[in-house]
Amino acid sequence: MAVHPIDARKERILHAIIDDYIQTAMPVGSRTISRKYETSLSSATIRNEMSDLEELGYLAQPHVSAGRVPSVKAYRLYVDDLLEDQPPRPDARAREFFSRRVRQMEDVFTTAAQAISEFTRYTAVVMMPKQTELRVSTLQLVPMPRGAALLVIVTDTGAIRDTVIRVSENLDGDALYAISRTLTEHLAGRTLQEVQEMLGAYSRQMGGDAQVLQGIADLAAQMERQSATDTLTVGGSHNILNYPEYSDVEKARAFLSALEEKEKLMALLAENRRPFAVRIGPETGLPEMADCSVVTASYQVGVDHHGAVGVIGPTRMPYGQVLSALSAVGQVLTEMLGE
Amino acid sequence: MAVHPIDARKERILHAIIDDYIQTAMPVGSRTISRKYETSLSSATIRNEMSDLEELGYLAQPHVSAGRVPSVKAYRLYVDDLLEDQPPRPDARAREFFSRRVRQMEDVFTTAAQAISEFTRYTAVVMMPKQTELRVSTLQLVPMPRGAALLVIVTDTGAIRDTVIRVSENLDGDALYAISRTLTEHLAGRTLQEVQEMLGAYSRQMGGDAQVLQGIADLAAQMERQSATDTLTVGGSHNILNYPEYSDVEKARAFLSALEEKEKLMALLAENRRPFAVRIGPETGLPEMADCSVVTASYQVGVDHHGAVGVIGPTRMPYGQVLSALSAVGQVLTEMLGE
DNA sequence: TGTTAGCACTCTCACTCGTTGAGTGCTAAC
DNA sequence: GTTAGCACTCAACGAGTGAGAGTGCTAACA
Repeated sequence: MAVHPIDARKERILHAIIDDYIQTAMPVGSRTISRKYETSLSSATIRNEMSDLEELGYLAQPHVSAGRVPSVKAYRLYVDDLLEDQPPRPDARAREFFSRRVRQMEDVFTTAAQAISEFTRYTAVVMMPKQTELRVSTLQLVPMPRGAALLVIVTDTGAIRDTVIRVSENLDGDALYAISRTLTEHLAGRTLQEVQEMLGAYSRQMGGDAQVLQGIADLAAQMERQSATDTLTVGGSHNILNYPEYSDVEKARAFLSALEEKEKLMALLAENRRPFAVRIGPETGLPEMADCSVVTASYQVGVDHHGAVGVIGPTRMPYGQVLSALSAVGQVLTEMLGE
Repeated sequence: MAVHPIDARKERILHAIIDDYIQTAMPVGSRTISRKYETSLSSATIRNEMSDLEELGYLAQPHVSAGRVPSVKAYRLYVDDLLEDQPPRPDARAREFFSRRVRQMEDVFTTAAQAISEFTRYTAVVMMPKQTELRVSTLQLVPMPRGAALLVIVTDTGAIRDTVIRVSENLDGDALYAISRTLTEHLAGRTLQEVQEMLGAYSRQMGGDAQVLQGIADLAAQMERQSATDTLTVGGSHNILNYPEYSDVEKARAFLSALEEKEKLMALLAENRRPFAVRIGPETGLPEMADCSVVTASYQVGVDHHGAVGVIGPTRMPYGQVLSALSAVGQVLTEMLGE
């Protein structure tokens, strides 16, 4: 019997199996379904359907006398269903979470990672998109005690970076401001790249002393390095210990080590511009993540930049909840970074 | 036979047992000692000595036919020996570690935590001492695109904090600087506390607009909160998974949860002003840490402030190495924060 | 034709029970 | 004081066993 189509009842049963497995992490038996979900059908009937579903590749048996476990294909179906009617509801809780403590650009991302990992109880990742062609908007020296000054660079996108440099002790606030003005005049509108080049060439003309100029060059270089690559923040990494899939320490360690390899993770988050993406087990492409799922949502920054927030956890995962948590946090991020 | 004194040979043997146990995490048998450490003595002799040491409370047997395991008392002896001749050698590696990436105050501490956890392969904690009576040194508004400004507060100790606030769009750099000057004039030398109070009272006189003043008040309040309490940075928390003591996931999770309770940890680090301290198992006073040791070193900040760096791991720990790593990082911290 | 009851079968899990090996304590001899 | 030898103990390992969960298949029923 060539059972190609999967009818409504099969789908209901499959759904029930997945739901139960997500809850319990144990292979699901026909009896369980007949009792808890499809009370009008006997276990024998369910068995027949399960057998079909297995043949179709939606279920697998760890061993012959165990219940069934959903396959990647089953999760795929389940998730695709879910993605169709994903309500983009903004969440007050997410917004409230941020209101507490966000000081600087970087804080936004760590806070986001914390929020997601707290809401979902999984490991959260937040990607901050790279920004090319950052242009200097303002450059200012703020006096500090004992012959130091804080050099602040603000870019047109509102990114801020600062560093402490040494300056001659007899420069007071006004003098530093005068220097700041000159510097801003010369350098505003330039890319970080250009700033570095110019500092080599014209250093004398601008009247700054060598230490200041060196400080600017260093900071510009650093900013460029940091902004030219995507950066990744991970939160709640040891949440996995909560899940029986990782009750083996070796596995947990492997997982945690994999998290350290930010480049690979980044690739996972970056390759996606759709609002939501779910990569299940082998679909991640990373052997270390073979029994994990990676759920990501992208958020917008400005007009054409996309970042991503995501959750990494066992394939058995309440995808619906995770998706809405990600969506909520993503929206807050877009709002916060939009300004 | 009242065997009260512990002679040189007993001490050598005890040392050997501890060393071996630190390496292997397995109960040490008499044969092992006789072969690897005291080759001139037979296992039977060692057995006799071990039996004495057990009676003296230095050794314990998990069960009758297992080898011996050092007791807390043994570690205590071992560590006290170690502490006597601790060479305070500064370590080039530690300094080099910092040279890479330290931008701001906070970075110093996370870097320190990373350095320690990388050197020792244990969980590292770094305490940053609270600073009371911070006084404002400079207060400056740096123009940003689109009606925003970066408010920077610098204190007399060189702590820097900033926040983005909204300002009227028609204030240019010079106008902002003028405001900054006035503000600095009024507020320099005041404590953060006073700044908050003054902003309530005199707000009109200073000619700033309400948003600016509110921003300052908020930031001052935040700075005060942050600096008035000790803060703790934890690094390498999942290093414990490397040790067989924590091959049980439940234990590992308990440990990681305990790390979240920063107040309790802080108490451990704070109560010590001596250059080094080792608290072994129950000595920590925390039931969650009953089979951990906490090794701490204090470092100096300025004239009279003390911070602490520390390592938390299983009682079986290469104390010597840990102490010198801590000492090295502590010294670098003192240097860096001394400026 | 779809559903169900019944039954034989399979496989894991938990438990028991020898066996093995590491390690001790004690005694007697050197 | 040191050592060899021996009896003893106990955890760890493996094999064997029974219970329980779950399946597939067949036959009967609506």
